[in-house]
Formats: sequence, C-alpha cells, structure tokens
Amino acid sequence: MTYLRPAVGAPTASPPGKTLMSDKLQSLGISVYHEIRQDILMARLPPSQKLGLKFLSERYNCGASPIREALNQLTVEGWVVRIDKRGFFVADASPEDFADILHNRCFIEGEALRRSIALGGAAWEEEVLLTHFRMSNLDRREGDPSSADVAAWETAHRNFHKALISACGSRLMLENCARLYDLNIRYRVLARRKSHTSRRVSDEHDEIKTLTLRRDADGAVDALVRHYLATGDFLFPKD
Amino acid sequence: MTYLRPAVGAPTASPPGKTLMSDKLQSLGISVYHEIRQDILMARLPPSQKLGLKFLSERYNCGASPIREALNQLTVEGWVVRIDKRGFFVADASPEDFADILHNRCFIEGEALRRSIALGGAAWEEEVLLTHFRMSNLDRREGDPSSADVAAWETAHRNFHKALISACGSRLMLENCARLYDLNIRYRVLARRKSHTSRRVSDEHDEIKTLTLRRDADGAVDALVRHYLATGDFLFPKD
DNA sequence: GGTCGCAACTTTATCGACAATTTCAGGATT
DNA sequence: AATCCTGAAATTGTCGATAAAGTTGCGACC
Repeated sequence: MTYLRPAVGAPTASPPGKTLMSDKLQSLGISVYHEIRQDILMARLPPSQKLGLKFLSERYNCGASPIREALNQLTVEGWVVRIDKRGFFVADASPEDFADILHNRCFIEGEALRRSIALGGAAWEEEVLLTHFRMSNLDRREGDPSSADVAAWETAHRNFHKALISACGSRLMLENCARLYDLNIRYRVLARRKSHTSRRVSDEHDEIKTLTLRRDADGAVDALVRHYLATGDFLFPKD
Repeated sequence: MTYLRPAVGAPTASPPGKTLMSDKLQSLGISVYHEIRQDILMARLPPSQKLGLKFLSERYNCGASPIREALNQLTVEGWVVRIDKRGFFVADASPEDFADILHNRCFIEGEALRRSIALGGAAWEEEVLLTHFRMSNLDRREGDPSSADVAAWETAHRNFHKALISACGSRLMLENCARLYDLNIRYRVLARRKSHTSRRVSDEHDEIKTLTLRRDADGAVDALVRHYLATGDFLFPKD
C-alpha cells in the first residue's frame, strides 16, 4: 500500500524517473489542510456547510485521518466549528463578525505600521517600495482579468500589506495580522465584489506607501485605517 | 473493546450503577488536549521537550490518534512546534518571546479595557466588583498557601482580568487576551516566582478596579499597563 | 585517524476496521 | 393530529497494524 497520491489538479502521470525521496513531500494532512482552508476562504465551501468525514474523504481523495488532522487545525484557527460527537461545520459568517474583523485589523495593523515606521531600516523601505511597485503594475491592466490575474493581484496585494508591517518587531502581531487578513478575504469573496477593480484602490495604496516612506506615522496609519474602513463600507454598505 | 478510561487522577473504581450514556463525556482527544496544555502551561513538560507519540501514549494512557489530535490543536495555538516527519516538541521559551507577549498584552488588553469602560453597563460593573472582591479575599491569607489555594487564586485572578475587559464588544479581542494570558502564565511558572505573594499586587489590582469603576479610562489603562510591566520586570529583572 | 556510506532500528503518518453515539424514519399511543 | 418511543442507518471517535520516512551505529575506505 502506498500513501502517495496524485498532486491536486495535476495529471496522474508521475514526473520522469526518480521519486525524489525526501524532496519537500509534505505530509498528506498538511496539504489537505491547505486545500480545505483555501476552499473555505474562497467560499467554495459555504458557511455552515456540514463537513462530514466521508464527504471530505472523497472530495480530497484520502483517508479519514488526514482529514481529521486538517479539521482540527482549522477549528483552532476559527475556520471550522466542531460540535463534539456531532461533526465539523464551516464557521458561520455574519455582519457582526465581519465588523469585528475589520475593527481589529484597523487597530492592530495600524499599530504594527506605526512600529514599522519607527523601527524599519533600509531593507524594509526597499521591500515596501518593491512590493508596491509590483502590485501597481498588475493594477494597470484594465478589462476583464483572467482568474490567473486575480490570483496574482491577490498575492501581490498580500505581500504589500505584509511588507508594510514587516518591521514592527513583534511575531505575535504579524501572526495576528496574517490571520485577520485571511479572515477578511473570505468576506470579500462572500460579498462577491472585487474591490480592487471597482474603486480607486490604487490611489489609496499610493497614499499609504508615500506617507509610510515619508515616515509620517500618523498620516500613514490614518490612510491605512481609512483604506480598510472604505473597503468595509464597500463590501457591506448598510453597516 | 471500550474507549472509556478512568478519569485523570481518579481512582479506577467506576461510579455506581448507570453508565450515563451521553452525559457530558467529551471525546478523548479533547480531554487529552486539555491535559497536555495544562502540563505545558505548568512547565511539567519543559520547553523544547520532545513529544514522542509513544511517550505521550503511555503518559496519558490512550492510543496515538487522540494524541495526534491534541498535538495538532496545540501546534496551531503555539504551545507545540511541529517539524514535518520529525515529530512534535514543546515550544521554545525565550526572553524575547516573553517580551513580545508582555507588550502585546499591554497593547491589546489596554484597548479592550478602554472599550469596556466606554461600553460596559451595570451588569459589567457588578461583575468587576464581584470578581475583584473574591480575589481580594483569597489575597488576605498569608503564610504558606497550599497548592489548592494557589489554584483558587489563579482562577480568581483570571476571572478578574477577564471581567475587566468582558464588555469590550469584540470576540476576537477577548480570544486574543485569553490566549496571551495563558502564554504569560507559562513564563510565570518557568520563572518559578509567585508574583502575587511577593509584591504589593493587591494594591495594583485595587487601583485598576477603582479607576475602572470610576470610568477613568486613561487612568485605568495606565494602571493596567504599569501592573503588567511591573510583573514583567519582576519575572525577568534584566530586560 | 577521520569521513563516508550502508544497514538495522526507531518513529511518524496513514489506513482500514470497529465501537459508541447521534440522527432519522416509522409506528404505536393518547 | 401530535407526541413519544423504538430500531435501523449513518457518522464520529478510537484503535492496532502497516508503510515510509528519519536516525543511529558500525565498518570500510581514503
């Protein structure tokens, strides 16, 4: 019996020749974890969806053990809710939850940016400049973007925001921000709106970048918070 | 075969008569999770300790599956580090890590307290008053406290700090604070100092309570932060 | 004498099977 | 007609066994 299985979405044909013994083959549980996480993030698994072990075993093509492993991790991270002896469910989504995420982002990421501006050195400045430039290039393309373009922009956008706060000096803060960022993506997908194409988001990013590199902490944090709040209003106008 | 096992630390004798079908019997994985977590918190499992499956299976008297389940959750929470295909280890501890926890506590819990003071109603005020009173009573006992006393004080202390911020209105903030609180306990235990008996901690708690109930947000937050920083200095004087 | 490589041992990751519990549907009773 | 049992089906939680790594120790070779 073998634990190997075809990579996700890849053709069943194996790569030529060597099996490459320990070459980066992560355990099954971890890769399934990433798959499920992505599916929840992208709302392919909608909120409150029942996550039966059998259903998931078939969907992700593996045994129940790796599935349980993945679900456990997702439970702690808040993507999945577990009801003892009754199974797993995709976490609910609500406007209140979204608002909570939004305000926590403003609060924590604002402080992280402030500290980065205070502590960041030349390498940090260059990283901010670079990631912003890369994102801007993708921004320029108009028309109907392919899904590959969207994915590329998503990555560039994440890298930019990550770069902004990367010099804050606190591991816990960075982890927190990363988690909040992902939680937020889910709501962006659920609202089925692409904020980056419909608003003048690139102007907002420009402003954040400029004020940050100018070491204007108050201005940069203010711009960042306004950027987030504007996105929030755009996604859920009523609130 | 049965999955039941004697409760932790309890005599092997089973309760008289009925097996009480679904009465609150949580799954094995979850109870083992709490046990391991407590052992790490209390440093009975020291930092960097290798957590072999066999070792844990015997220590907690169950199969490997519940152990893996528990370890996975602990990994996400940061208590345990997992190295792929190489096993699990108790997370390292370092002065830098402690400082990070400390500063994040000051920052987040300070804000949470501020919001509680702004939003809290009569029920919140009563809760703060009550939990403080209960802790104060335990504070008075001098001499050599039994371990039961210490545990009771620990609980009362947690409840007081929890009550302070309970009206902040943000689930994420409360979760964050709870996590940071626990992370901090570990360092208190590692430093093998009981801050509550060696300093005038009760005075600091009094001050926090009084300023909070007076709705003096700036003063209360300042007192809280000073309280944390003082504890930090006490535990790791050099930093 | 030190380093490299092979082989036995140890440990992790996974699977399939089994037990305990929940859920659901159908029928009897009030 | 609505409610409450009852039993079957489905699902979760757990275990022991197995495969595929990693680790260690010993001997050969430079």
